[in-house]
Amino acid sequence: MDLDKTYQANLYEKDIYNLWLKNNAFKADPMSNKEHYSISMPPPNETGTLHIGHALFLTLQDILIRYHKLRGYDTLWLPGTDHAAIATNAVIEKKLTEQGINKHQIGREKFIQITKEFVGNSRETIIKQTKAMGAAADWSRLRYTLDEGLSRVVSEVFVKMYADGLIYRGNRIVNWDPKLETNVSDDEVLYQTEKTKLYTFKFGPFEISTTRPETKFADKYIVVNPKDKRYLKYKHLQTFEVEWLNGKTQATLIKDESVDPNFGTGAMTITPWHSLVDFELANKYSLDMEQVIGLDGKLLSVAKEFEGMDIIKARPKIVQKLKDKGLLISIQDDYEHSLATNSRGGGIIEPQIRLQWFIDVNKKTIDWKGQKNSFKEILQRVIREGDIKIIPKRFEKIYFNWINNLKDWCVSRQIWWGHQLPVWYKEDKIYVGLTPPEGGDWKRDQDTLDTWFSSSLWTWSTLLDPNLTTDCSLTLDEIIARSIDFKTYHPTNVLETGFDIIFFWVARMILSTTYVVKQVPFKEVFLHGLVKTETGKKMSKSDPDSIIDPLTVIEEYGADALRLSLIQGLAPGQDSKLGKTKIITNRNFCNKLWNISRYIEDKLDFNSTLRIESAADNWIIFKLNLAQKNFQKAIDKYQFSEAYQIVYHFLKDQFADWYLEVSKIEKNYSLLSYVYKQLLILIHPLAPFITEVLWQKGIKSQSTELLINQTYQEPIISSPTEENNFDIIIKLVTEIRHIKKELNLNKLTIFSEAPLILKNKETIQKLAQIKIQNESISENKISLTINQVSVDLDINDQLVSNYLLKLTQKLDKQTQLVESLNKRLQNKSYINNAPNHIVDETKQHLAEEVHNLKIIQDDIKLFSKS
RNA sequence: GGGUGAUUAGCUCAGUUGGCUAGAGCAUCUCGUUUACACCGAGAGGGUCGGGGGUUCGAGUCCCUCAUCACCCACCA
Repeated sequence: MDLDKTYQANLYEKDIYNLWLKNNAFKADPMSNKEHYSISMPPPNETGTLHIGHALFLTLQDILIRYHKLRGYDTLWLPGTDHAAIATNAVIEKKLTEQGINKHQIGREKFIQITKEFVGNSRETIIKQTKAMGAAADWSRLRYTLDEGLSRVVSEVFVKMYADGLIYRGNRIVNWDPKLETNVSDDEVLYQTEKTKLYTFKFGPFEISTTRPETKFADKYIVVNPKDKRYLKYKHLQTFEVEWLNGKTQATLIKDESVDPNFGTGAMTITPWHSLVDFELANKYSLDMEQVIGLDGKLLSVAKEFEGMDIIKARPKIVQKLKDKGLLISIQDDYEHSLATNSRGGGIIEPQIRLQWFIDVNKKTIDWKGQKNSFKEILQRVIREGDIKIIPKRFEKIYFNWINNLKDWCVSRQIWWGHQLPVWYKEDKIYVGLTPPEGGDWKRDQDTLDTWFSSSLWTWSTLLDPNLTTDCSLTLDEIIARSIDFKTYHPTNVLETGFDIIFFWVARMILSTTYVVKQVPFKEVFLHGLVKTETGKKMSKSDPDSIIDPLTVIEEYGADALRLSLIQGLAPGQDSKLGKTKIITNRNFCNKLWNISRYIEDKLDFNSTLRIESAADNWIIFKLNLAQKNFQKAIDKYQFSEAYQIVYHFLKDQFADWYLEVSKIEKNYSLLSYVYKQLLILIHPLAPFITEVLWQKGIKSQSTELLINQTYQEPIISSPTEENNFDIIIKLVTEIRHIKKELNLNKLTIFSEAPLILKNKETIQKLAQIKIQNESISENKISLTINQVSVDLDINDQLVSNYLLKLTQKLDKQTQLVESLNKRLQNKSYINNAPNHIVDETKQHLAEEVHNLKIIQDDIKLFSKS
């Protein structure tokens, strides 16, 4: 096959991926008799480019898919992209703004057209990049959240929820983003601490503090704690005449426990229209609510001369007015508070009361395992009852905590990009359905759905047959019942994703899926952490140097090196670090495999009968079986890092360092070829490209199959005695190398009559770089015994004293060890309490160490004499 | 305010029912060009497992407590 001296990944990876595609290697087969294994790929935003987070989830899921293929499963890894409503909308609006265009100037239709064009180009990019990672995804089943079929399902579910009374329309306070002109869910709000001014004003007989004077125009309720002694003289609902921003006004006192008497003066005024807490308080006492700030972030007519002014600009002027009126008491400068922002590229959140659509999470009307439950209850039950297992387990606690605080989910958004609500209005009538009722002028709701509403259907809506979902004569239940992929692959086996979207996505998928299809969406959830820089910093767009671009790494070092680096040291749910040194180490690992192949290439032999002859043969077969077994155990438990370590040590420490070296003496090429072949299969899930390259170049000539389509074979049995013999040889050779190094010897002769040594004479001579004779030739000798096999090392006079010193040091250590073991065995509580096998092990261990001690003592005696 | 995680060799981390003298990789030091590999091989040094206390025959592992760092949730007049 004639390989280059080093592995150049970029010369091969594209061709290998195309080879897999050409052979339909990723394609799932629901008709297969094999067991089925499926994963839904978390759909990346189609506007994005591949970042290191994608690279991580692609690697982990690809390992699981390829591993299960090797285990003999029919696998489905279903890929897709997400329309990412708000995020995409924000990107387009930003682009328009750069061109000096406001979206209202071009209108909804044109806006959507522009978005579609942009998204169309962008989608190709992310798919191409996904392929560069080696993803064994079934591209024939590629889905997109705005596909016709998926969109229909989204509407169907909305209609169904409405019919079941689980979706309602109501006036509630929502998180309004004036920049993107939409409301967003609680989970999308990001709080950032900032320092601001805290103003204290006189309000009738009270002093009240605020960070937002601009919201205060309509304030006419003062709230205090009923236990607050300062205000005992006033009664609940007592009214006061108050001089305020717009002159004299009537204010009412409310006494409520929710006020903290220790904060400031213990008195505050409320602004129900623009604060969640105030809104709830106002609801409790049926208080008036008045809007002060418009949806555009500008003051309304209640602000009189400030009407139309931007709130931030108006603030100092309003403070000045209050000061002029003699109402300003103090200003505290560095008051710390949290500022709510829209995490999806939007602006500063302004709470507003709006008529919106909500999903009721508390209504107990949903059938689940024969009981009527609320969404909240089902979300809790599936975890508690073990239908879904979250790995690592500690996230279950976080999940439950989130559910306990869950409020009704606001699903309507005012952006244009997304699934429009299937809601129609005519005069004061509302109709919810896929198409408007016959007759009359029904107008469709202009709002779109929260992007997570469609994502929450992902595991099953993507498995519905597109030919059925676009057939209007079928009901949703009929489509579900007739879709073969759905029957075969749902529930999916595992959801692998980042812990940061456990609420957005994981919980909501459980919510929608249990409700519509009466199944859990997945049986297990594996959560990974964040990939951070080498120094443990978050990679962020604002600091371009901190970002590791997976595509650059792939180009320079190969996708395999990147994949290995991402799983090395990875622990479930834990952040991991990635840097250049790690990537280079793993590139070197690939190169090691490459060079093993270079050595083996002209020795490959799959025609001769497989024979296990030497001690080394038995040993390598034993180690191979062990590595395979432990590798499978590790992957089954999602211990990716552990799995890599097993492969790493088998390849380097066992196969390359020992077996390959031995094979230069004892030529058993059929077994060498067998082990090499199994080695490629073993490594393949972790490093698919290089292993397939080598398979194609080396092993393909003997078979027509692709490596990706192999399955694990039954292990070959090896002899434990022979395997143990090679362990003795390893220990012996290592010890001789050590002594040679310690004594600075270039040449060394040893003599031994042990059959094991004589039988493996050539091998040991080569490995330890020594000469072996079977007759004693010298007076000065170091005796070495490993598991009852003894050899004598011939050394000259000058080295004796040198070695004696080393021996004395060794004696100290050995004596201590024997003493501590003795002490333990003399401890009666230990003998009585410890399990028998532990005590027996200790006894055996002691016997060995005593024997070793005696050898050292004998040596010292011998050298001291001479 | 509530919660979670981390703390083991210079660095990055394993150590999964408590049990052999606590392990890797990288880095460091020494030596080395032999049927693939210097993106290599051989050998070595380096740890009172964050501090304190407890349970136990036995603790890196379990419990309590403190400290530092990171993150999440809630509140914020």
